Amino acid sequence: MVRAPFYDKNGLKKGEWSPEEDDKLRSYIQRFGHWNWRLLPKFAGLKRCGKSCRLRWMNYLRPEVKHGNFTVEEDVLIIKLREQYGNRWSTIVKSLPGRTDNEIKNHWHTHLKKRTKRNSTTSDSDVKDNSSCQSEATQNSEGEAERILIDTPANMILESSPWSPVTSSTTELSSFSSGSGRMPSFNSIGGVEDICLPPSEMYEAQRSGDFWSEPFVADNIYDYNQDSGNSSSVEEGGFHLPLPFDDMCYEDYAGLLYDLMQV
DNA sequence: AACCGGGTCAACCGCAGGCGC
DNA sequence: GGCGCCTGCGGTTGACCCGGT
Repeated sequence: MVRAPFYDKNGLKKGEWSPEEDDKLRSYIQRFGHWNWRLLPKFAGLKRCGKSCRLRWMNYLRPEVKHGNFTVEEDVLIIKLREQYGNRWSTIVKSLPGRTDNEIKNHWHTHLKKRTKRNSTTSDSDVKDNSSCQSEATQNSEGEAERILIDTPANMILESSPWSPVTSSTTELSSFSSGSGRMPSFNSIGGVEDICLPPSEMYEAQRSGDFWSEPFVADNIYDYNQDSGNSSSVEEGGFHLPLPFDDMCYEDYAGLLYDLMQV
């Protein structure tokens, strides 16, 4: 699904990233940070342009990046925020920690755009039958998002929703990777590589529900490193669904979600 | 089984803004 | 103010996937 790897006229590699390249980039950034994207590939031993490295890191390798299906409340947020901000994905992504602008953009164009279009012409007939669990959850989530969307003012989602990522450490998230030169240097003392979950484990954690009950691990690690232990607790003002999403019947989940939005 | 076309998503490209000189 | 460099953003591309015929 990705461009096949090739070398351009300058000898720079383009296209799909290999696992070895990922390892190189990840370990370099975890060790030294991204102080200069243009020079980074040279020092990291990569035959890539800085732009490509940055994109790979931002959209895929960052420990806090979530991979996997969008949840109903994420869909709702995206739709509402897009109504509010238009195609300013970088603004929208601030309310969805762990997601990337690219991911949200793709999700919008492939799923939500046509949904909202259809929503304007048809009723909510496509969300009638949500009786089965899990496998249908992702299929129906967009329809459910639509239904919730209709009934819920944007400010309720943005400000009152207890699971809204807005309540979490959004700003710290962005500070982890933004701002060249301000990246903390990760050395062997409390080095991130000792604690930080690789993306595959993050994904597993997410699948098993741990991701949601212990969100933003890397984020807090960063806080810890930076603030000498004054890590901001994600529990404060936080909210945990009683069950991991994966274990819930979609109807139950959607019902719970809907109820919560009425609060 | 083979073909086709729409869907998906990682990666690319061009541009704009910020910043330092 | 002008220039160049760097970063980040948003639109687009292209290869693979998958269901339909």
